[in-house]
Amino acid sequence: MAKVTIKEIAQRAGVSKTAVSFALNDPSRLSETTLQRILSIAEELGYTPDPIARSMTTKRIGCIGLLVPQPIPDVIRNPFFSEFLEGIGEVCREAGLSLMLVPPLKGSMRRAVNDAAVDGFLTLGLETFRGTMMILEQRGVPYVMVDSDPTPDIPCVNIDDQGGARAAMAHVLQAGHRRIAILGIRSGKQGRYKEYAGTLRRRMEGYLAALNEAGLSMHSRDVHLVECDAHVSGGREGFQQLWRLKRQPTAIVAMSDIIAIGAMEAAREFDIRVPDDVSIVGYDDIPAARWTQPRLTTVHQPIREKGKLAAELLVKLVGGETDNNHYVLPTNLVKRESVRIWAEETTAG
Amino acid sequence: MAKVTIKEIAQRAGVSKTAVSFALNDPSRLSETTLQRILSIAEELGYTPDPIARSMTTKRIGCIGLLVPQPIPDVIRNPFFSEFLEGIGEVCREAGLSLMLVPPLKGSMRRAVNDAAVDGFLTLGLETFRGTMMILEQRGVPYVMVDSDPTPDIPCVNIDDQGGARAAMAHVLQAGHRRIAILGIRSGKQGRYKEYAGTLRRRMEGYLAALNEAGLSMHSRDVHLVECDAHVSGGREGFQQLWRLKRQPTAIVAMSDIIAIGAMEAAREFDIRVPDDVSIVGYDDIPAARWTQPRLTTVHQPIREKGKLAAELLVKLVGGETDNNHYVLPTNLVKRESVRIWAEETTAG
DNA sequence: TTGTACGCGTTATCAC
DNA sequence: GTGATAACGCGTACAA
Repeated sequence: MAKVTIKEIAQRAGVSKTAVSFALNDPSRLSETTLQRILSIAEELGYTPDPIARSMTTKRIGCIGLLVPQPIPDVIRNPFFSEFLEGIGEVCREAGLSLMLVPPLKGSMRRAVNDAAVDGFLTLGLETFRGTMMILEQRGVPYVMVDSDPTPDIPCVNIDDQGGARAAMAHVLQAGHRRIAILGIRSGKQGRYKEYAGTLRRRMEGYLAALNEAGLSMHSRDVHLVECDAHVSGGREGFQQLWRLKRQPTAIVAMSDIIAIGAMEAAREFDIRVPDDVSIVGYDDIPAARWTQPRLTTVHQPIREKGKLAAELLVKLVGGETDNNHYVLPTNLVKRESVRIWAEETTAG
Repeated sequence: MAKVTIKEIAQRAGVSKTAVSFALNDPSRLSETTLQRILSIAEELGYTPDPIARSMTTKRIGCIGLLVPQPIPDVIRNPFFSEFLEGIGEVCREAGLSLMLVPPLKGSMRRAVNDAAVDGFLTLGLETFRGTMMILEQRGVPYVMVDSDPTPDIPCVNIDDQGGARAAMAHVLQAGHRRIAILGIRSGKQGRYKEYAGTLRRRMEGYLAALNEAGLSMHSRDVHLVECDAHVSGGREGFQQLWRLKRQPTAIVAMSDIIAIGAMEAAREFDIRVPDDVSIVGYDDIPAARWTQPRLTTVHQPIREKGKLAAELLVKLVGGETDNNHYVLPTNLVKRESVRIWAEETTAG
């Protein structure tokens, strides 16, 4: 248990620390006899180099960090996150890297960024990204931002949030629904959607664009926005809140599949049938969207590819290459069975 | 971008590195004037201490590692893993730690363990745990083993795998089923279940015990074992393989919910109804087991609590405490609607 | 072929 | 009270 160091081996072998280091990392630089003597002593003592001390000089720690805006339990509860990790994991496997989940430490993003022993950061869905960007710049390691507001000279990976949201809302409107509830993702803005940033802002813009085309807006009598935590319970609570309304919605448009699934669970408990009594649309197209009954109509985004692309980008940056491109991956509506078609409107265009 | 070091600040302030370090970590040891001079220079230069260099002396890096036996994409595809992470994450939040996912690096567990800059390891479901244990011992950091074979003097967290498996199998047998297929988790043993270790061995023992009570065994004509990868596709493939049998099973007992869900997906595509045409039982009781149609009968295990307990244990060990206890958490069968009751046998006892 | 010195932040130890 | 010196651990450019 008492750590064996390179120094101890050097002393026992009667050589310098350098010789021991060469024996382990660049054996050709030593004579055969010296090499063998050092190696056998290292073996005998069960020597393991300290990874931290090693990376002092190599400037590489073999790990990338994923900076998340909330504590780990909160983000992992959304299956979206798992699939995103899967994409990152593919790159890690190929590049021989580990992955660190870096949540705010005691609420502080600065401490999180400064303390993480990683070669670079991926950021996911940072809302207050300005401050965090400055911290990352100070830290001096490369980083790639995912699901934030695109920023010049910073590599970013995003999806067409707005187009997907617009398609989702247009779909329920075309199906004849006019009493619409949006189950948003909790933002800290208490529903003041005009202050939204990043993914939330773009999705909201998409919803609004489709509503406007149908002559509706957020001020319409039967259009509501309720913010939910992005997990099953959040969706349940959101649904319960909606069902306390005097005029209940006929269609629920959720900003996240997991929220939609929570809403479906709550509906089942209330004996409210989907889609007969209420229609539901999600966002993300996580695998579980195909497991529900009925299967969930939702906006597909290439989650895994997004993670993979971002991680590949970061690995390049860590390797010294430069790539400040902004990537925007496509989204598309996947029509399944959770939306009831009341009336097929004539489609303009 | 050119990293600012403590040395540079010391030079500009005309003091030693020690003074700078004190200014940042133990301000009371400096005079007010010196303190302010150093602090303002550090601020001006945007100094950020290198976390690696810092942990050289502190011997703490603020991160625990989760050692997994497969590449990240393979483990994250099982929602079981997410829930386990959730439990660990709770401890990380409270203790202010990050979490590193440490897969085998280029296939080598040794490199993975030796290169990871963490204060301690959690291991999950290691099959060949002997070799890995030796590597961990050499590495000299504390570790806690989850879902392995209990080993004296090593802190271990497990569940009652055998009891749960036995209950699952007994349930389908009591329901009258006699043509049974087990969808196991791929082991590298090609179905040679007698060579199983850890979780796999214990679950298999549970299945066998229940089979034996019903006068069946793995040699019975209509009892089959098929190994699957632990994700949806694995379950699908397992089901397809079973349905090529001349005498198809009436009940499928899966070692993992995600495999059971994959089997249900494949059944739906074949227009085979669950539970009318085939019954399915899972293991784990992941949240998605309640989303399927029909909802999945399965063995509940306290996944999140398991992760939390293991992480708490590790945090204690990292903090210098000693606890070599072995913990075994309970399992219980959750009867939902995926098993068809053919004939209610008289229950003995 | 092998040794010396340096980099990085913290802290035990020592000097005034 | 105030602050400097040296050591920790490894890899590597450079010197010998």
